Amino acid sequence: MQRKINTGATIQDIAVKAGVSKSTVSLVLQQSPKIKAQTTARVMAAASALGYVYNQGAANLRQRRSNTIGMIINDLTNPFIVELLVSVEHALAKAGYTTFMSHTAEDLDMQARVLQSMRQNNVAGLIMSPALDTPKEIPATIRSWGIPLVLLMRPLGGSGIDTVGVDNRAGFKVATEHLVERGHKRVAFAGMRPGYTVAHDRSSGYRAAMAGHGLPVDDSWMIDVPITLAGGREAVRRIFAMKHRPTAVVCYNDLVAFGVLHELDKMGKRAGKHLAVIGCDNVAASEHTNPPLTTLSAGADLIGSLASEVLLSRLRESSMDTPGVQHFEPMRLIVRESSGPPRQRRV
Amino acid sequence: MQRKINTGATIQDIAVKAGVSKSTVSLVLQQSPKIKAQTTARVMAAASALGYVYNQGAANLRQRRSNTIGMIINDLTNPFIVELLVSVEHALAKAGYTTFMSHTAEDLDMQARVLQSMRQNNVAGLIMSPALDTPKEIPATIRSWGIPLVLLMRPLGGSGIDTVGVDNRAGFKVATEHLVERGHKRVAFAGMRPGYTVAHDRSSGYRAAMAGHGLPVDDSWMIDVPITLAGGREAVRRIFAMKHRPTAVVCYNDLVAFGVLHELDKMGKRAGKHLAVIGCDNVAASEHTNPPLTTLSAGADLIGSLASEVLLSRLRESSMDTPGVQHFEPMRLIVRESSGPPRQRRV
DNA sequence: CTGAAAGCGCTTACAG
DNA sequence: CTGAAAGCGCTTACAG
Repeated sequence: MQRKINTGATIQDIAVKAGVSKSTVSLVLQQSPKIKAQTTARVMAAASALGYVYNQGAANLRQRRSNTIGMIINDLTNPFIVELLVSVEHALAKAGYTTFMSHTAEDLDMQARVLQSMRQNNVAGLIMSPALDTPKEIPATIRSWGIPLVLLMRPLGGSGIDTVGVDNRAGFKVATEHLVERGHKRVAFAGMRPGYTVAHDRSSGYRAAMAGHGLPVDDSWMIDVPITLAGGREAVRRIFAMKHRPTAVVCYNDLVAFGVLHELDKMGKRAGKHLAVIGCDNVAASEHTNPPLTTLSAGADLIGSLASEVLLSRLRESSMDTPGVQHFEPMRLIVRESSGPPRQRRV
Repeated sequence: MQRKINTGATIQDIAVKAGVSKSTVSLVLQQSPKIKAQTTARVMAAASALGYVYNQGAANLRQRRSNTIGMIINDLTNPFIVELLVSVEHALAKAGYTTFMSHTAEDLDMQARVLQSMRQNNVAGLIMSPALDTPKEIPATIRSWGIPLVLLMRPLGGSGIDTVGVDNRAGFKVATEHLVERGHKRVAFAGMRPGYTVAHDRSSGYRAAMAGHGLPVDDSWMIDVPITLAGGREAVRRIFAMKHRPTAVVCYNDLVAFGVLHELDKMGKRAGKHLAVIGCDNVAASEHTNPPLTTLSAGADLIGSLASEVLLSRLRESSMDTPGVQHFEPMRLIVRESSGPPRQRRV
């Protein structure tokens, strides 16, 4: 932070060059209709002759507003989150906002620092996919700062906070039912994360589907592994260590499912044949795995633009008193090769 | 941009509450040793009682400097670039900078808009992985704005511009030699992008290795497909349509290699057995493909922190006259299963 | 239709 | 060790 920036021309310089006041220059820059066309032309000419560049920071200070939005992200190693980021950044840019992006890597201290920094840098609003174990009070605290906040993917306690995510329970119910309809009776769930809302919703959708078809769920089928590729691999090892083992597995997300596919392959087995596999998120790569992955999708593009829209309309309001919107987009099942029927008389 | 922000306390409020001047408050906030400990304590107490939050934007305006750095990214669908982003953001945050991130999706108009916006928002510096076909003058233009720039991964003409990337030619030479040493004599190259520096360097490393072992390169082996998963799949179809076909393929990057793996699988064939495959970038997923991918790695973490370091030291300088640094990190080959020897007497 | 003046929230010489 | 004053580059009532 040593070097001086912005040693260029200011509206004052334009003013003298064009022979007007800086008020006039400012109005021209704002495309005010109050200014005579001829004056406008003269000012614009002076501006471009001087290589003028608008100082957004100065304008923000004076106007007491901001054109930047903070996006706080818990895990960029998850391609789905990256797709979300791309979508949000795109939608906000279209609305004239610049996006500050910060990555917390699920670290609460980091998240606290990042929030602090965003606040000091005057973000107009915040879209946040919170780190695990984020205290429930955080959203309210952020609101108390006067900064509109949209929670992404992970609801956090209070229904008063704008939240955009997916309908996990319904989605996982559909996914599980798909397997049951294909003839699977022993279906496992890989990648629990006990105590977390999303994990709870996903697993309860799975349980509801099983119960709805009168199928029991053995405790050992709720496979509590990390939500990573490695976790998926571990899940497969556990499944194949069981005596009377499941013929299908619903995975917490595509990342876990990718791990499952990999470990199956390593064992010389194949998803959709030796074990039916379903993921969640429909990340771009899920179409290109071996075999292609059956998965749940709400569309990262859609979720990202919904979240942006909610935030943008919040920014257009003058008060923050309108009730929070809670939008949970339904997911649909994309059926690919990995979710084949159980092998006949072989398991 | 309607709502007012920052309606909170200012240093002026602190000043009256603590019974000092705002100069003193400012000095306290800067932890100046000039201020008596007792005064400091009183000011800090007043600040926290008022819930004061520092306005970085106002400070930046006055100091004519900035604590934000722009990162411009060409393609977030490439996991390697995401790893780079994470690394850069981390390194800059540690140095007290906030990162503006923008995605161009290889679109030149978008890139121009983004550059404009970053400039108006007073970024202190820029790290840019330029979009394809970025005009060679762009880096010089950015420098003329007084904004230090580090080019990432893609050199762009002038050697005067700080650039951090990898040694593509040497890397691809090593990769190709690895295949030759394993007994492959007919090696293809998948994912040309004629006319681009990186593609040229990579393919020329490949050619150098082949020539070095007295092996001819058939024109049809330079397979010009898009640098995507789909491109990789197409490359496999072309290879298997050849009469006397290659037994190995060096891919432009991991993305292309993933497509190759997928198409092989679809054809009931396997990388490392029916076709040896090598990628480049060593993205996290390359360890988890079926089979695991042999690939070139310079380490995204390392590249990202190098680029950040170059920029940070540029920011510490007062002039921009020191010569540009050109750092091309060597890559090492990570040997995994996909690069097995050719099948005996079977091809 | 245009200008003079005040002010956004800070920092920084300069006095004392 | 602390304060009064000027100013960063803008915008915005208010006059005229």
